[in-house]
Amino acid sequence: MFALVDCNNFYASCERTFRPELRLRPVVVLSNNDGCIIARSEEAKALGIKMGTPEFKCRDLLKKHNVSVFSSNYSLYGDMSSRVMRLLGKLAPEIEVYSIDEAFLDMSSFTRFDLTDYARHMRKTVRQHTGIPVCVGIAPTKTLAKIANRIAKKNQENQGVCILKSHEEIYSALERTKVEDIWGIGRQWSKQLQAKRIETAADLVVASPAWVRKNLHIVGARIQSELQGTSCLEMELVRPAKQSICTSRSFGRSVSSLAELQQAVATFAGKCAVKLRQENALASMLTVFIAASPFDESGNRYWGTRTAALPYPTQNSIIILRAAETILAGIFQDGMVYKKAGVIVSGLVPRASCSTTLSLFPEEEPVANERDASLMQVMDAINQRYGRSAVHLASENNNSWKPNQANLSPNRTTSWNDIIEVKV
DNA sequence: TCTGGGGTCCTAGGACCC
DNA sequence: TCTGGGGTCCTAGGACCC
Repeated sequence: MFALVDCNNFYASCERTFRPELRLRPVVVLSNNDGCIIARSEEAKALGIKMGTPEFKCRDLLKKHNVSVFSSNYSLYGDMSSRVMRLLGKLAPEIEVYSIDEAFLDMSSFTRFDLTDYARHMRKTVRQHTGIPVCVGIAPTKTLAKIANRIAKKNQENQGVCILKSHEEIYSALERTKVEDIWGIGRQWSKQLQAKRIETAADLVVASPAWVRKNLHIVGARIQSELQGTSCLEMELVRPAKQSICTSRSFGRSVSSLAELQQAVATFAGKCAVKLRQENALASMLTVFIAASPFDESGNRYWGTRTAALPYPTQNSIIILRAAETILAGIFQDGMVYKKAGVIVSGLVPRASCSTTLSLFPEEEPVANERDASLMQVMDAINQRYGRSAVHLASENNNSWKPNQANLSPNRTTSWNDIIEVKV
């Protein structure tokens, strides 16, 4: 048996934890740049505010109902997440942290327990220690556990818990689940399935396996098996090494000059290098992209992207920033209005392996590389202690292109300065 | 005026090898 | 004009997840 524990309205719940007066009040959290609504409390959902709606389109509604609006605060959510996960890790022998707000637990050894009681105990524990409400779904496969969790969330009478064990329980859950609500079935596949009159999970279970294999490929075939009760997806106990790392942002305002884009791209490249070092990986390729607004009606849309090989696999900020600047110069077009840029490092190899391919042109590998590595270490250590970008390369700059964050909450769990309230 | 960010996996097709 | 069988690697594009 697998349990899926999922935090309710996670970002909104994080914000509410430190603002208890907002309990039972409508709360929404916006995406980066204060663009779209990406989390809603139950009360906000009840007002008809849809997931992903641009904030400017429902501003009146938000105001009318006095909804509390927050900019997203990923330091806070990341820290709250690790607290929840640490607790869950103690409540079951094995845990797979699946996303920032959900985890699978291995429940196979709980044969002597009343699963409903135990699930309630987990909910209570997490709530008590972190303030975050969660729901628990338990079933014989991960896909069914997802369905169980969904039922636990949707129906008040379940009190946040749903166990699917018997054939009857499972079948009735499948009948109540539309194909588009199955984990792994997105919009395109839903359309395809509905065209074949496969409308519920129960329909998919009895659909022709050959048809499923042909049209939904191996991934769809696995989903079908999982719904039938045959587990195909194992617990992943260690997070697999990353294959790519991306840092991208929409700009707070339009940017046209190369100089400003350079600052933004250098900053994103610097963040990628920091993430690389945290991941203990070296990058062998670098991609830079710059984009106009996709909503630009003037026909002036532009999407420039280019990937280049780095001289040798590296996690050195200096080399990565330099390479990013060169790529940017190659895709920059004068006279465009840019709204977004990003940097991706890929072709990652573990730093420890040391079997990195040497450059064909060894003069590109100066002795300075070793020295730079210690420099990076020192920079990371200083920033760890004195706050992000306490020291940074001169080309990194955080000004003109910065995203909007009008309603950012304090970092009450990760920053001393934000805990101490100074009254003037 | 204003529309997120960060990932993975799979397949098909092309290029190459012996 | 006809032209085998068995592979690998890479990339682009499309699907999905949170």
